[in-house]
Amino acid sequence: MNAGRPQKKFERRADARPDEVLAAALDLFLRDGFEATRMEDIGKAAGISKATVYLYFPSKQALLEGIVRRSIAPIPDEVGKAVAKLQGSPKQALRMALSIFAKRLSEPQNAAIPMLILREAGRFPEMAAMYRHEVMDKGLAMLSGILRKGMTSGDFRATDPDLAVRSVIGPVLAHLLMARVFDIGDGSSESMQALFANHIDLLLNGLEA
Amino acid sequence: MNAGRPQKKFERRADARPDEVLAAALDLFLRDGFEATRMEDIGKAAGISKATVYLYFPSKQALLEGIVRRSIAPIPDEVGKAVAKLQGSPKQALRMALSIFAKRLSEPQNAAIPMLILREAGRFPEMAAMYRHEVMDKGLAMLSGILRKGMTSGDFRATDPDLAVRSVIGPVLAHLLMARVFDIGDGSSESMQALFANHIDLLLNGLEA
Amino acid sequence: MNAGRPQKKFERRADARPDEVLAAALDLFLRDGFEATRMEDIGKAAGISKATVYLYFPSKQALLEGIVRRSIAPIPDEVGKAVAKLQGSPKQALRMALSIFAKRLSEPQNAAIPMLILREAGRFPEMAAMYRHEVMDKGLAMLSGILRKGMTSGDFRATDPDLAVRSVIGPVLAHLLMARVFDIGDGSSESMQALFANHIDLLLNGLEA
Amino acid sequence: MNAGRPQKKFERRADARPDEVLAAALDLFLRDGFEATRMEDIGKAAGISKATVYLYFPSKQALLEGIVRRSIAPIPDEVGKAVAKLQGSPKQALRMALSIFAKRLSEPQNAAIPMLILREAGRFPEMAAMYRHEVMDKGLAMLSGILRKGMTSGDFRATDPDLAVRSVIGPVLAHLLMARVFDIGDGSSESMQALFANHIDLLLNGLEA
DNA sequence: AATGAATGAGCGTTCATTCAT
DNA sequence: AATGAATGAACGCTCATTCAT
Repeated sequence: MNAGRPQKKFERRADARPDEVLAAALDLFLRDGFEATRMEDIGKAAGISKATVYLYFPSKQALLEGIVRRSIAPIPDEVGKAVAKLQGSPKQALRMALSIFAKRLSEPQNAAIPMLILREAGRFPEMAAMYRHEVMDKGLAMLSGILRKGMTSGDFRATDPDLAVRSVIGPVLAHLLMARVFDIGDGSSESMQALFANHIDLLLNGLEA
Repeated sequence: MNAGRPQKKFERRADARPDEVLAAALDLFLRDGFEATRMEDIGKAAGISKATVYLYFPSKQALLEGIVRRSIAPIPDEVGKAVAKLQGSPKQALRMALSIFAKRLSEPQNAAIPMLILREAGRFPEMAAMYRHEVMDKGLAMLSGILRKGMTSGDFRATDPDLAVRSVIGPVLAHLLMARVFDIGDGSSESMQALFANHIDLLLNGLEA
Repeated sequence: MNAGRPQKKFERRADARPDEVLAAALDLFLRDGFEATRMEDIGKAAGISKATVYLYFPSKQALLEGIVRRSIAPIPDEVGKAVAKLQGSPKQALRMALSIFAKRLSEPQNAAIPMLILREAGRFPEMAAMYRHEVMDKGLAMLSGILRKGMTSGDFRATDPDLAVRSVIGPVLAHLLMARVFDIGDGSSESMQALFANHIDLLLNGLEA
Repeated sequence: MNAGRPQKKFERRADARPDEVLAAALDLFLRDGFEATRMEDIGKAAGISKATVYLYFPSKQALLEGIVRRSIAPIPDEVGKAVAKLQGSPKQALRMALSIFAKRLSEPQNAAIPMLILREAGRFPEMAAMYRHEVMDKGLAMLSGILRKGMTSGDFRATDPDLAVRSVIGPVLAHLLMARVFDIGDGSSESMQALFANHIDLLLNGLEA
């Protein structure tokens, strides 16, 4: 029976499974936290049974690692491209880099992994280290590179570039966390635009009259 | 060994207990996360039994609330009073407020708590709300008040003060997160001092040459 | 010994399990009381683990409800049908109804449940209400219906039928309680038969010579 | 200081304590059951601390035993007096004995101990045995004695007197349990009067027309 | 005599993980 | 490949009981 080509419509290919499972797990980890997410729910969200999850991932921790690993893979390329694109004056470069950073983080699906890392870093230090190595270090190096170049060229005042990056990304971070964690202000893209404009103005020109 | 230390089964030290318990709880919450910390371990770390913890705190959540209320909640008031006593220019007020915040947050014990809240806010909304109410709202109001006053007085340029506060606290936040989550730079008090000096200079005078 | 019985760690017998669990739970509830019975012991008595019990029943209370619903609740209906089928005189109907009740309640398993309810009713009012609704109300309505019909037809003397039902069921109840609680007489089926014969004779003909 | 005779007004004499504790315990055992009653609550209800309860009773079980023992002590005398009083015809004697039984049990404080025994007999068999020996056996002997005498004298028809006692006390029992456990009818003294009248009429004259 | 403080032993329930099919 | 069934190990919390004063 059922000898002919089976209708693929309702059949999921095994190849796509791991990704679907990871996506489901990410969703739930973010909503409920790692501890509070049950394997059963992950399975259900992925349309399979709890036991089947174990066919693809040997443990709950492996799911978390898989999520981070998968999300990290494309990052180096992305950062490389971003750097390549930044060819204008240091000021323009800074503006553009910050804009990409802000836009990227204001989209929930992109903010998801960093939020997760933030939450679970204490319990999974290797994971945090991996993320730091592949994402943070590269991104920070790019930003401090821009700053350094600007200082050399005389566009920027001389300061410690490694400290100054905190002044570059900090306000964006603060905006996001205030919105997402404490519900202060809103996390909308418009709101982020306004923050961005205000921030870059202050960053470049200072607060003092 | 252990000759001179009599092993009393019951030791009555009711007065000192609550603080010891909170300290132990904070330690463990930070290391393992709130969910993963067991009441038994908290007791053990405080030198008492699990049941004794319940003599002083009615639930695990109450421990977290106690930690926040005792260590962090007083800070905004403290800063407010210091600023009021100063009676200086808005610039001096801003510098002082930020300086106290930075100093307080560079004490590992205090820095740890916002990290904890950040991590657990998603799963304990009431606690996030409490923190927002007791800490964020007060602190932000004070800072934006200083900014507003400075703008009125002409000391500061005119910007949206509610957005500008993100530029005030953001770099400190970034410094903290980078150090604590990703081990980038160190979270020491000296490091925070350096960040503070750099940040306030940029904040007031801007990056542009 | 134990040579022929392979000790499987996992044994799948999902179909038979719920009944076995209920039987085990009833046993233990009766011996130790509801509160004092631990889920672990119920599992052990049913040959499964404590966690497996929760596969079939969501809580300890659910076990008790399951016991009542499965064993006792059907009895009034059963009696009602038997009486309806009989189509005899009120006297015959009364005799039959009481006979079925007595027979059912002389089965130790069934006798045990009302005892249990009696014990735990105070602490689980919903369960007492359920029992009242599903068992008492139906049974009493049926009996008083028979009495009423008999009075109308002239077979029985005129009395308050709602009070008279106490005279119908009371002696059976007393017999049960005396046997089960105080070990006075025995709770055997024969003993119940004798009580039944004696009771129905007195009930119909009175004690007076 | 306080050298003169201390004001006794607010001082409880140690002699009265055990009784007060037992009374408090009985109250709570009845309301909540033995298991669910906490030693702390017993203490509080008796106006002392939990630890002080242990000065008078070595364990929770001892409280239960104390309650039963204390309530049993006066019973033999009481039964003796009741028997002495019953001097009329067997019918009169039966009516009087049953009336005493019904009146006594319809007062909550008198029904309390039997209710408690009913509930906890399974877990404290010696207690049940003691109660049976001191109360049930004596009371039942008295009733069956009356029945026997009546049969000998020709006032009553010949039946098994040990079974007939169930027909004597059963309806009263049923009335009480229905009211107290299942809230069917009310447990008032008037209601019991009505039941008593109905019952004794049926018992003597039978249901049949 | 009285009690505040302390604890050991549980208990109901949950869940990541593993079997057996 | 997939899953229903099963379980061991926890965990938060409670409480009868015991110390130390």
